[in-house]
Amino acid sequence: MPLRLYNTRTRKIEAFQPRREGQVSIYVCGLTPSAQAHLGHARSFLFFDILRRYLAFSGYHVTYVQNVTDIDDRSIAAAHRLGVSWREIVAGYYAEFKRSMQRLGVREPDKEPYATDFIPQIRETISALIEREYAYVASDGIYYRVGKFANYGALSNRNIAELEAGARIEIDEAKEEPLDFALWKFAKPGEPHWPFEPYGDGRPGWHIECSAMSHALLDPAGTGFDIHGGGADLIFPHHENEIAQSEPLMARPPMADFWLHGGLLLFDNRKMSKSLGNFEPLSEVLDRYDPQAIRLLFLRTGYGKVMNFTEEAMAGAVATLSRLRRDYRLLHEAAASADGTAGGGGSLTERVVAALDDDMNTAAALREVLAAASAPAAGDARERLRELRSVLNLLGIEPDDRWLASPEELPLPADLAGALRAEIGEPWLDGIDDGRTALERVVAERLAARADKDWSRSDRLRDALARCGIEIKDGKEGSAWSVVR
RNA sequence: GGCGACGUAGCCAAGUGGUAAGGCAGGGCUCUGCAAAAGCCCCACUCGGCAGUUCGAAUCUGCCCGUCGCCUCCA
Repeated sequence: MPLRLYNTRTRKIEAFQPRREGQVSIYVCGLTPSAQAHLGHARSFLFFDILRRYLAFSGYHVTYVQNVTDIDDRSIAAAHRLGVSWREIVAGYYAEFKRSMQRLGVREPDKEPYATDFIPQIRETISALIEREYAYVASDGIYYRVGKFANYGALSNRNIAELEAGARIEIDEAKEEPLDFALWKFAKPGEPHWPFEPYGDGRPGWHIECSAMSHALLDPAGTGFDIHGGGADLIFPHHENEIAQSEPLMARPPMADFWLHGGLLLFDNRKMSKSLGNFEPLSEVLDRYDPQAIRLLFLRTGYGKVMNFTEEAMAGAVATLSRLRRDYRLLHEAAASADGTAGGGGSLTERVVAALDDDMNTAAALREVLAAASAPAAGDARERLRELRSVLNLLGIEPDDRWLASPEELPLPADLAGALRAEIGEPWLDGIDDGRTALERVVAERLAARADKDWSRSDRLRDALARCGIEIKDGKEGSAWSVVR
């Protein structure tokens, strides 16, 4: 059963077939780092990360390009506002984004082209469009002549008349038609600019960089590439415009066979976006929640569906993750003591593959993984572990040291001794700076209190420990403590 | 106004013709000084509403209602 994907271009689920045997070329619209990335970005890139992993797992050699639109009105405006250069703005936000992606386990793109590194190719593309009358020079820039491209609207399923009826487009006198969009904006005083003879210095408009860079990096022959992706909010106008810019210059359209779009993430039932400002920066969400839990959260919903983020749902994902870790650790322990009878295995992988073949149904795949991880010991533990690890890897979940550590072996919270001193404030903690020593001292104090049946003191100490990130479990033989993950 | 998606328990969500997965929250029990953790059990006679197709529908069709998105910068 081959991989089947929903193709925005045809509005159908189709069997995926790459153009070149064994190779897949993907272009995904990346970030415009003119503001902090938010959780919605994470959802989108997390999906393409899993798609990539799955294609590679299926034996394809994948070339994954994800651009950086490093020049746009917003970063210029932000630079003016903050009195720094636009390059600093972009570099800062992009570095933060990259760190977040790394924390989420999203693999680096094979190529990460910056728009401003492709100014020559952008100029070339614009010149070619002007030559063929798909573009014209106006007083404040160079525009794309939408009316000239017969297929305009095909991707997003709309027609020019409807779009004009929308009438939310500002009338710009410089343009021939309201739908025409800028390919090149002539520089105003104080704005960054690049030369473009004979038309005038300026900067690229949004959209053109993707046409120029996908052509340069994935499709020099002008015959198209395999997959073009991005968030659903890019379908119109961004991807529609990319097609309009690229296809008239191609030897053989379409620009890309498959157009894949990730569903938007809502927050408080509203779109999470820069302009609404109802988002928390991704980096802060990652501070609050385990990145692997966030990955699980997104895995549970179909990639193309609108999804609403809630703290409650997030708590559910956190619980799922800790159960998965425990199951994994138990399986790991069983595998270590197994005497190594050969096991068949393979069926979990088959079920996961079947799920992903069905338009990347990660929810079904995850369901299989969780069921297999928690299944009562059946078959060879080592084989099961090996398979579980492989399938987790496919979903981008990499068991690390913390997965194997029992809760007592996890690293202690930073400055635990100080925190405990502040919480408890009793003299016997004075001078103890080592977290572990302090912790053991508190546990011993509490045990003494319990022996005296001084329950209120015992509970007070337990609460203090809890506030410092240490959980106490009283058992038959003493009290065990564990670090709250 | 146009185009599109979605509407399944308090929350998230799977299921797309054969009689409602799972998780979280909640409740009960075991354990405990009390907890926590863990384990067991319970928790949608029903899938926004109304018609229709069918032996049979959450799943197909039509209409209606609602929410959200795109149509302007956006993953």
